[in-house]
Amino acid sequence: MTRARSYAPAYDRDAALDAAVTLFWRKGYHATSLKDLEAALRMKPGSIYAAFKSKEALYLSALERYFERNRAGLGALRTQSGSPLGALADFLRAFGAPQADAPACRACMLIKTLLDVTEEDSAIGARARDYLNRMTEEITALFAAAQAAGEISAQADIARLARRYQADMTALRIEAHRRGDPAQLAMLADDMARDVEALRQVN
Amino acid sequence: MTRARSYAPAYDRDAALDAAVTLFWRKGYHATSLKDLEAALRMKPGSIYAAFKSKEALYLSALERYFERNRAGLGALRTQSGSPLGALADFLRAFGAPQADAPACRACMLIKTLLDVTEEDSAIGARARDYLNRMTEEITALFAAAQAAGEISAQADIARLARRYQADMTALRIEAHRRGDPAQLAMLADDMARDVEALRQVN
DNA sequence: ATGATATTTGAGCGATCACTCAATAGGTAA
DNA sequence: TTACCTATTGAGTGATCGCTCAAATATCAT
Repeated sequence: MTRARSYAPAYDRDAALDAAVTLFWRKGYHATSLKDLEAALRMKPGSIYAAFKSKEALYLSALERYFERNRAGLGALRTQSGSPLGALADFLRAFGAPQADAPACRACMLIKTLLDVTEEDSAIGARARDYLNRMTEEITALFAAAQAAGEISAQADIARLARRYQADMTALRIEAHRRGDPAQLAMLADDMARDVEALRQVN
Repeated sequence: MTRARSYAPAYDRDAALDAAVTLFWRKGYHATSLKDLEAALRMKPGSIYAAFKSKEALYLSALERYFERNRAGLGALRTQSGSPLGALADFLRAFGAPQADAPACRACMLIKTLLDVTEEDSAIGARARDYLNRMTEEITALFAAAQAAGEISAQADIARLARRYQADMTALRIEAHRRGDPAQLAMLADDMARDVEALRQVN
């Protein structure tokens, strides 16, 4: 009789993957070396390959974790707020506020991946595109909720609004990465948020 | 008596730099190897280093060329059109239209650089930020022209409008890089262009 | 304890990295 | 032509790349 997993790995796969997300997010795929990963995950090369198979596979796992985390964050907007439209606007403003985290991690990792990847890393590029599409769907669902709540017109093209919203978010996070005047960043976020709120129809 | 440049280099420095722009734009700094550059510039490593000093210096030269080209393109909008505001709107729509060039070269190279670069390549990152700031100024000048022409309110905050415009352009070009439905891209560009045109004040 | 099995280690693999320099080729001036 | 100067070459530098695997170590059942 065979038995599954009687010997648990010593490393903390979850923590290691989190460390990989942080490192890859900050440095990007090509600029991150195995040496960097060994230090960040505190694992020797053999262990890394036993646990994650390859650098590319590890990146894909990290990207998946990043995506799931972001999707959950966006999904939370739908439940925690009575006003989906207000939640969308607030979400934008949050990215315009100064944050403590590393500045290199302000831009969306999916976008960074999309721009960093070449034809040779087509698997990574395809996955990033897929995740971005799923983010678009998530945002569309939020606009649909706003529509169902009567906040925006029943005739509104929610998919179109979602694409515009996602574009705004993309640009805003890149601006945050650019690190100019924080006040100007907040103003930009506010401009975008106001555009969202302007969709609210009078009852 | 000394004499400058009696022996002209055989290679075409201008053409080589153009090739470097194309290659770096497409693949990014870290993913581009000297081997790639040798093939693209059709120069041996020794010649590359004699002409451009180092890979980093070559990248900076390529980035400068890219920036000057884009700045000139934006500057041309100011002269060739009677309506600066209309030119800005059309410029957005142009990036939403399907183009023949390589899809990896749709996103702005300055933005790709900003996101690709790490702390170790701080010189490149600083230069990219500088060029982006100068692009902001260029766009601000266009809104100032629109204001001078009476197209937009004299009370409008042109710097703020410029930052929003630049954010839209950034996101639009990344969307073009993402390569979804061309029709949806055109719609996004149109949404952004309409926002610009909506600034037009009635006389 | 002991043996069996799973996990971790890290030296080291071939390949490729950015880069150098002595040698060669090619043009100019006398 | 000859002497001189510069541009070009490309094999080769040490370092680092992603990655492997035999050996050492840790954890189980008995």
